[in-house]
Amino acid sequence: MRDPDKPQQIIDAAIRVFARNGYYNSRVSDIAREAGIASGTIYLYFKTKDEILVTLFREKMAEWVASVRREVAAERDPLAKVRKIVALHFRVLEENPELAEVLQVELRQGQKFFRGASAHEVSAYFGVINDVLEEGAASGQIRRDLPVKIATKMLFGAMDQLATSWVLGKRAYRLTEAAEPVATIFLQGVCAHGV
Amino acid sequence: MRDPDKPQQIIDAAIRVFARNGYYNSRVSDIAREAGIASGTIYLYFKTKDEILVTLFREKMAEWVASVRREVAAERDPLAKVRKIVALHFRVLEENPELAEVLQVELRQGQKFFRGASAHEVSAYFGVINDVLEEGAASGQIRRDLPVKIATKMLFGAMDQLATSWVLGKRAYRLTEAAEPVATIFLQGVCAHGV
DNA sequence: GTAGAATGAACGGCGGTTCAGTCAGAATTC
DNA sequence: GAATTCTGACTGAACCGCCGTTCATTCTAC
Repeated sequence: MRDPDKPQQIIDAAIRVFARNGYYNSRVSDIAREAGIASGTIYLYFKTKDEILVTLFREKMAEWVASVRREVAAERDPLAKVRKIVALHFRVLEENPELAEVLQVELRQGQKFFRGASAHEVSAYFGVINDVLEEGAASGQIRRDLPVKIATKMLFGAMDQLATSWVLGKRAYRLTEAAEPVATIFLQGVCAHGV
Repeated sequence: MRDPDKPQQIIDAAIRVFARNGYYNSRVSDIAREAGIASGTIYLYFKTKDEILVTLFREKMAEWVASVRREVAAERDPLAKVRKIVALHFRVLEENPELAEVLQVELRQGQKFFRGASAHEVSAYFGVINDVLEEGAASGQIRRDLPVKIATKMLFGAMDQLATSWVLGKRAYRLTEAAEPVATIFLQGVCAHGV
């Protein structure tokens, strides 16, 4: 009887509402209205408002990491893997502008989310990048003395900043067009020989 | 009569309180207690709680940008300028852990701050980086066909992510130790010839 | 007829903001 | 230079609007 994809509907509605108004400026009743249900119904599926945001983030990040893992596995060359990661990172955000808004702008706040709840999913993504770079260092294409942990954070940070600028700039251009230059600059930075 | 550096005391207290509890979990009365004054007094100097955060950010960013401009101007070589920027970025945060907490974690939230209020100060910082890179491209040390805007965001993003990881990781290591590798990887990425 | 899903009005407490009152020190008077 | 008045910075208890959450009631499917 209990609709099994009602939680999903609530999460999808929440993404749209949070993207429009921000988390703290969104009422639970706004999410309910957006989802076409009563506000009380939300509490049949989520214990608190916070839980909606945390669940949303976990779910989306898990999907994301899974698809990155899949695409990376399909590629042989470590350098091509890096290019894949960048391309996919930007593609996911470009294809989901509302999710992008929430991830880049709303989800950065405070203790609650970046620490604790979401730490696991984020570090899984870091792990993927880290592994690819180590693979490249092992094959000699990437400098063997590269500080991989630092380079991982740099690449993530670079992509993240491009994405944030794109969102804050009202998505006035195509994010995916930045993928190639970003990958090239980064690879040139970490590779043993020219790219 | 009216104490001219009371606003400053309030801001400094706010930094400590926000760093401990986060913006939304801090009461105005907490800031007042930290500053050793009554909560009502805050409203003699600031119209709203938001205004405290915005002012705090503006002021600190303006100081930061000014000091980066100064240090960069003292340097001749564009590549040395880049290294200076990275070193200073990390040094400022390392020397002001509470400010770092607020800037990296609390100030990322929502519409209110990154858009609007603070946009001007942030873009001034981007401008400094941008100018240095263009200078390097003009001198030929940096690839002349480098997409400077993108590279600017990449460098900022890379530094920012290193800083965020450092803050979230409870500042368990010395951030400034990352300055040299970060600068080197970036420079290698953007330079015309090896570094 | 009944279980249990859904509703939405009402509750409660939280916290930003206000403002009537206090008081230290400056100005004025004698 | 003491006494008195005045000023306005400061206080903090109280106010009040907001919104997350609850739960008595209604609806629906079987």
